[in-house]
Amino acid sequence: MELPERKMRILQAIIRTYLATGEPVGSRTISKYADLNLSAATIRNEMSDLEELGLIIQPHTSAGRIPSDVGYRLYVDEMLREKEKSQQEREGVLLAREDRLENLLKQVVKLLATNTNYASMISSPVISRNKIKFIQLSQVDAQHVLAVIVIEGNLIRNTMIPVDEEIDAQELLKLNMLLNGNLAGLAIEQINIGLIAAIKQQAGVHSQLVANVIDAAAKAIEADEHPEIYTSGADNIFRYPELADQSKASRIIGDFEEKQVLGNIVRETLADPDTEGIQVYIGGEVPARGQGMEDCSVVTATYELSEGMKGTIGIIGPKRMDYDKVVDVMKQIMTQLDDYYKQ
Amino acid sequence: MELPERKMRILQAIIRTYLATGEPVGSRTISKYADLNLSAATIRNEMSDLEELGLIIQPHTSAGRIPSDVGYRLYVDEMLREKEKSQQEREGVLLAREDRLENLLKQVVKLLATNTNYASMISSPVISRNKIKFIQLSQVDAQHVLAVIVIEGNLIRNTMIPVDEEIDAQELLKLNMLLNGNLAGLAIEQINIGLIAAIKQQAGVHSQLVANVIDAAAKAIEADEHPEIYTSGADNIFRYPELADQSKASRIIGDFEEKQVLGNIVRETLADPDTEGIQVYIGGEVPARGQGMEDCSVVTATYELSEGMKGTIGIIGPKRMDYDKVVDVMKQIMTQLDDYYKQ
DNA sequence: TATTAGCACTCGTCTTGTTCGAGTGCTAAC
DNA sequence: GTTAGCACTCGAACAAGACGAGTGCTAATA
Repeated sequence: MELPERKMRILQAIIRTYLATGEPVGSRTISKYADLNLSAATIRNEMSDLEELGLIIQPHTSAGRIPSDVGYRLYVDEMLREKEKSQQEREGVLLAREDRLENLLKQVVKLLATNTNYASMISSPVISRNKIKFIQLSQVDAQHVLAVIVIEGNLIRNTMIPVDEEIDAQELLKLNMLLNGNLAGLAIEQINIGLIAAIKQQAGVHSQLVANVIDAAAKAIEADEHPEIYTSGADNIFRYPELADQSKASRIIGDFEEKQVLGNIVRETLADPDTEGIQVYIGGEVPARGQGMEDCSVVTATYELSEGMKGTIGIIGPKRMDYDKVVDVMKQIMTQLDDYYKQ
Repeated sequence: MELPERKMRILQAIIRTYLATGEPVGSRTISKYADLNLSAATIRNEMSDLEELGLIIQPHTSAGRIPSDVGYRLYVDEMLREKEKSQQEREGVLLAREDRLENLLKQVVKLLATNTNYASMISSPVISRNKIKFIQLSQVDAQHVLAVIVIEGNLIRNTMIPVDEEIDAQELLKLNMLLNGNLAGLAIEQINIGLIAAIKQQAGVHSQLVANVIDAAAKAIEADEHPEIYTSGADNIFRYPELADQSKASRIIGDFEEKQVLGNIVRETLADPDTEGIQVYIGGEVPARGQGMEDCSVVTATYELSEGMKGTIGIIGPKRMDYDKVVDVMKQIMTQLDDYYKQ
């Protein structure tokens, strides 16, 4: 949609004012905007047009206007286009080193929340390239064999497998060699029934154990399809009266804790192939069926911690969120995450 | 505090009614209680006494009475004493088998929340007896050795240790034997500097690697001092008008997500040595400095998943929570968790 | 002496009516 | 095309009054 210059500027003025105050804005308020120099009456006429175009809404007859979802959309797209051009890098948040991934993610999500004053989330990175790198069986005690599976990217999964009787050390060594020889370097899709049957046959008496290990490996890799999601600053929604009333807040908090909905958003963000940068979902656009998100906007971004380890960060706030600032903060965090292991 | 029979029954009637309605209860309401058979006027006199004793409070002159924290305390203690006697086991919730501890905990906390309609939490079990059971080093690739440490209770920790050059398979076998021979069966406190020095000496060129492994083992065990906390049903607080207003809800949600406060409660519960059963904190008694918990009651219980693996489950709700039901549900869950690995 | 009926009084809640003002659309003048 | 002026709309805020649940006190009753 292309909008005449002046209408666009009036729309921007309306939205900016509304972002700041959260109250419907009237024609007189806009007419005071220095760089427009138009009377309230003129503004009124333009506003009337903008309403007809579906960009702004009048909550009731004698109130000012508020932006519609479509209006926000136009505004946000324009802003992103501007940002693309300017490309200024602001120094701001700084990540401290963490030796555990979990703690890094928790740190990031907290930073997001405190810097933006919106509810924030981060998903643990999902491994898109999931080859098995290494398998190791060890006899832990008489009843248990420990299977350690290392996936490409040095992700480690363990499973305890119950066994009937202790396995001879020499046997175990053979099994380890068998498994590594046949499976190392393979992606999970490449492990077909024929291969499994062949390995089982070679394993002889221990075929059941081997089956269990392969099963565990498959499950381990699959588990990463459901990334962990960390959240922070859910209580920030109470800063915004339009979300703070009981029923809305309740649903948002519920969604936020349940993580089902957040999972959908993460999946959506990662699934979109051309998502290099930042994605903005406004109101009804949020990929969450029904529920409490239709009064929110969600801004997401994809980070790549290291080769093939992609995750999502997200901000959830009112539709009148400070998109400008949010996008800035997210870009900063993204850049830092992308460089995290390269330093 | 000992209370005359009749006063106690009136107090109980007041509290029960208030638990159900959440509104101040008047003398006439109580006089209709069949098993008391007293007129409103008599009740009024008794209520006046109860107020003087600090057990109930009048929010304003022409309102009914609501229980004070002390009143609740008396009521809860009495209820727990009753329960002790009757000891009836009700069948109810049933835990499904889960192969991953994390999923089990998530299942439990969700069950708690849906069965009680209060916000719930569960802490992962803390290992009190933390002996090393088994250590395994494996060469994963040229730059990395994987150390797997199994702690008593079959808890598994992994650490990737960077190395300068590949280690010969025979060498690695020797190191494994060295580590297991010296460390298996020891608790972390038993591993002193002398022992470490001795092992390092035997490790020869690989002394640095060995030092790293021991370090990782220590860290792994230590990490369990900060148990993971899972929550569910935070949105349930909106069911109770006395907690649902903006400022209170905001603080409670904040505390709930931050997990700092919940961690304190968990620590408090586990620290109390004579806590065999269930603990109830009412209002100001909640072990959380300041914050939003002073309008809540917290009921906690300690479970023991298997020998020495103790964790805490907790319910957070309004002071007028259905203590009776909550205690029942918690007892059921506790029993099932205690038996979980015995079946 | 313990209990109860009766009554005046209190005080928060709900309802209703009124005012106020921000904002609009329309018309006519510039 | 822009602007000033004006009548109109409608929610928010406020005040007054009715209502009623609940109390404390007193006097009568068992």
